[in-house]
Amino acid sequence: MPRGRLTAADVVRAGAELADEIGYQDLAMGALAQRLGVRAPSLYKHVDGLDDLRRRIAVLAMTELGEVVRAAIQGRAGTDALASFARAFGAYITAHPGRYTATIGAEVSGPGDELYDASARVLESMAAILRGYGVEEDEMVHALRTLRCLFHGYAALHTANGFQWSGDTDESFDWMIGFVDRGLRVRPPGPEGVQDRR
Amino acid sequence: MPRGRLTAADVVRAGAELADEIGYQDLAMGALAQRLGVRAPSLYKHVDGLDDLRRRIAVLAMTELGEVVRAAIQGRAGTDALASFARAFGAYITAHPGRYTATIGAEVSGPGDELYDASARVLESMAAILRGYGVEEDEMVHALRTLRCLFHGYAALHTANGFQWSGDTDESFDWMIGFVDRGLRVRPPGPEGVQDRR
DNA sequence: CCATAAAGCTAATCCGATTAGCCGAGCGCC
DNA sequence: GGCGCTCGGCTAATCGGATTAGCTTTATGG
Repeated sequence: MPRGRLTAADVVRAGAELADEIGYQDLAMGALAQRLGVRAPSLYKHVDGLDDLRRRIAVLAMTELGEVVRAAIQGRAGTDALASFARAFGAYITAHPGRYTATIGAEVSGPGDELYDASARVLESMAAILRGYGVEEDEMVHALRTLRCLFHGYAALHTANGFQWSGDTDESFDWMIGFVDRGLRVRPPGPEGVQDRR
Repeated sequence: MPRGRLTAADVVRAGAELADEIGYQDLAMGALAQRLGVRAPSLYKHVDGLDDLRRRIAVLAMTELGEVVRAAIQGRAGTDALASFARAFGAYITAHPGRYTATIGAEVSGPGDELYDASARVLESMAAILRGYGVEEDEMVHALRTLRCLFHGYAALHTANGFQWSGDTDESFDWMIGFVDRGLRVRPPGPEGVQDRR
């Protein structure tokens, strides 16, 4: 029954593109409206203000990221899956720094929340990788969080240019992945007492 | 030659406290002025606007963090140093979420930049730890960045409440540290070819 | 004591987000 | 084949916070 031109999805997509181009910090209703050939107030017919727009961009980003990494690990396992995941992840944040930045500060409530669910899908891919390494269920949560910290930290530092990771960044990224790979492949044998208290 | 009451340091300190209390997002000139018993425009005599204030808070945070972790690893080495560092780091970001958030988005240029230098001091502590593990110089950069990603990611997710890490967060944190510790203690023997290309 | 520069203040400006309320266009239905 | 309804856009206005301009006060140091 609608009629017109823009849809909420259009606005969010354009917002994401704009954020990627000019930087998340400078994302503004006015600029977005202009890009869409519309006046700022009109956007409020589609999104519920700037905060809502930001959150929707975060959801979009996390959703896209989830799809990308899911595809990347398809049919792979172990080292192969991890490397492929990492490559896909790195490529995404490099191609879409604005989008990813949107996810960094976003508040996440709990199940049912779109952003939570989208994040959960990404985590599910990570979990699949870890299962492939034979990580026990009781360690899964911890290993998952460790991976998350690593990738999120990388993304955050990378998108914020957080330490002229220019040039040899990729090399460090690969080293990092190699480090995790080794760590995960060493332990499966069994929970032998490698000291671990506090 | 000066005269009065406030100093730039006072303003920054109060801003940091305010950010810790009400959240970095809500840090505003007006609110800060009020807390200092002064009108908003007066703050401009001490800091060069909101962006400058934010950056100074980031510098303060990174500086404090540097001191805290340096103290934590004093006289320790290996696993002990890593654990102590981690504990100090975790305690700092928990006690000062606003401050740390300020560092997350801040732009870092290069040597000479206060924030860069403060970050470098934190990294130096990390490097000291890694040296204690016998990490080779040619891997140092990569190992350093890996640690940085891990801790930064942890901090970012933690301060943003990025996945109800309520309760058992500490346990995961310890697991993460244990994982790194194992990884670092395994390799020193020599760069045997554990696959590492691309 | 007086000249001065720093530190505050008030009033004013700017800008971007947001709200209020009006308007034209397609569409379902009679 | 026209009528009213709803949607999407628009203009004008409001709001709020940051920032600027320019005045005032005060302590200090000569």
